Amino acid sequence: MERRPTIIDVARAAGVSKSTVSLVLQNSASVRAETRAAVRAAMEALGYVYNRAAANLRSSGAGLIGLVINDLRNPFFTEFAISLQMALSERGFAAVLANTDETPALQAQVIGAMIEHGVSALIVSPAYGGGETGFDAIARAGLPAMQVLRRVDGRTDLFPFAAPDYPAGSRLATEHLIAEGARNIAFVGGLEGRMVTEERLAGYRATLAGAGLAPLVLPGRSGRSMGRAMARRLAEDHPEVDAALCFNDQVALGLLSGCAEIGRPVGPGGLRIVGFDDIEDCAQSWPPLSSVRCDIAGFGQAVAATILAWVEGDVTPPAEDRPAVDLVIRASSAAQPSKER
Amino acid sequence: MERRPTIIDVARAAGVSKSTVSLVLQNSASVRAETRAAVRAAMEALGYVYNRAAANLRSSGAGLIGLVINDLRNPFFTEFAISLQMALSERGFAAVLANTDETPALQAQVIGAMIEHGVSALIVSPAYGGGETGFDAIARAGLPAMQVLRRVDGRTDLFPFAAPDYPAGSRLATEHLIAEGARNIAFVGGLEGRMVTEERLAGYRATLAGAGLAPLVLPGRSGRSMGRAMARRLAEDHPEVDAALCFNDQVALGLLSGCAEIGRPVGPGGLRIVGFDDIEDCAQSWPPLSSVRCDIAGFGQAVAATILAWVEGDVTPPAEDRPAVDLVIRASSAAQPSKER
DNA sequence: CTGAAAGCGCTTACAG
DNA sequence: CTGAAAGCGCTTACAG
Repeated sequence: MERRPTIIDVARAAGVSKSTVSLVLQNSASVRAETRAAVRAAMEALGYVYNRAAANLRSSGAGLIGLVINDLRNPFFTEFAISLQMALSERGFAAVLANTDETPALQAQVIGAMIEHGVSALIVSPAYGGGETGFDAIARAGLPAMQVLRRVDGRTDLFPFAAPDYPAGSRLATEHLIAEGARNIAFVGGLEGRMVTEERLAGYRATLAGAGLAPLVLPGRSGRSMGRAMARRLAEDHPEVDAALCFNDQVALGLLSGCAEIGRPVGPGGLRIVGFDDIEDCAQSWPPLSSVRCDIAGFGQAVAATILAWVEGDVTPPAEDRPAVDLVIRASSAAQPSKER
Repeated sequence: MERRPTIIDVARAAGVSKSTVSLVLQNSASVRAETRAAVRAAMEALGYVYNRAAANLRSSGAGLIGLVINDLRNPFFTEFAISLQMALSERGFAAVLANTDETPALQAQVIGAMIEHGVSALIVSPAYGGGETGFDAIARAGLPAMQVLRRVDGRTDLFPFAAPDYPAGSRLATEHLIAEGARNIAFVGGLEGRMVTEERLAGYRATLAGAGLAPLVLPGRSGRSMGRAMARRLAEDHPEVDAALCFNDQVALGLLSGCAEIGRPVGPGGLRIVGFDDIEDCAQSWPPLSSVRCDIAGFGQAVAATILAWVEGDVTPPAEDRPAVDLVIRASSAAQPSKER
């Protein structure tokens, strides 16, 4: 692990000045092809490695983007982060990624660390909750930053918000269940008071109201185990319920599991179930799970494009962006599945 | 987005020299408490942000660790990456993370980018396949790097290898199935010739041979859809098979799904199924899935400790480290589950 | 087309 | 306990 060669070493080996080496590094047109070749050969021979940090010190713009995610163990967020990271990588940016485990204090800490590391911008899928969240630190540093998937900071002028159109999604799902003949449709999962829950509930409530049906909301921590437990509770306490719109796919997949456990049939003739997000597992469960497709991979790519346009082209994103969603109908809610695209 | 204040601005505001500010930044004991307070106050007032890149230019050691993972959409790898990242974060290091989608060329590219970004070390869960993999570039840069979960580069002196003890895992699982009375045990999934498949197969084959039983290996791309399809194939082509040891949990969960689809019972009296890795979903499926527990979260934390000891303490890891695994028995393979810890 | 010089924001001996 | 100076590896005008 000796000292890495620098442009000075390269310059010496190639017999030019270090400025010339720098220009070659930047593919400047004002270096003779011959000289360029000599410099490149010297770099190869010495095993030269470009030091981006040093370069950025002078020119600014490290090519690092910070990704701060509330729960990376949830496949929905994982898929978002991965597609975003890969899109950034394609454009020559690297992603510094951190999981905050739904903890605002941890979020504030990792945001601070990322700012020190010189990220050019931040994408935050924030943890709920108050106190120090890190957004103030971002504002002080004057960095471009977006909040995605959830809005927790009201300053959308500073921190533009982007997320799939959740209310439209639950509207589509509820309409579908009504059309299939369900009359007692429960909403399962989601913690009340949180933005995403409220939005997903809104479309459900509005649609039921329009159809003259009564809502039944059964909130809770939205994981598989909760969904699984809910199968029994639903059967025992609310036997009249003939359909469940779940807060997310994890709850829905758990509910599916729980129905298998208690021997309750799922789908037409049994309990109709619809999830939300359309993560990959939905297509592989039995029965396959209907879900509101958020195209999270496409969303991640779009966010990458947006943040890069902001960083590189100074194009400020709109304060709020809510891309459309659609409904994928599978056997868990209907006899006639929609065609998969 | 004006120019951020530097230590010079802070020094001016606090009426000291910039060296003093630097010393305060490093919590040096040789600065009077009074002066320290004045400097801190000035930093606060100016909204000073420490520029780690600049500092590292001089002192070297950016506090960045690169994480290069073959398939981050697979929960097993996700969990590994997340627990590693969080452990690093706790120790003041940030993780640059990239998914390589099982593509060696992409892997080589992201490794190159990370080296330029000045990572202090790399953790690589490598993609299989030849050509340029990026390991040569790491060697040229003289960076500490470990290969984890899979070994693809033979130079374990340069790139120490760490992974759960796969052969022991399949041995445990196979012994368990035999003890439960299974006599026709299939191994499902895994692509032949790959290191992990071969190791997981080895324990299976050895144990069967010891018991005088014949192996049946049904390899394939190890996702849920493959497992699901395999349920039908198993029932039609190999009706005598009474147990399946799966390459990983994804295959096993798919197989579970497929058995539900074709109406074949799973567990004692039906097809006994054991997965591998023990991802979180195992406990939530129906029936719950037995699996070889690799404690991937603990493994990620251990790898974090190892790489930091290498980077900070110059402790080179052993060429090969194979932490022990155990078997979690659930209803998919036995009437009497093991106690969950 | 190429070179000499200053500077990016910090740290590190070295004086005092 | 604090300051002046040099240097980390690069880029950026500015000369030539």
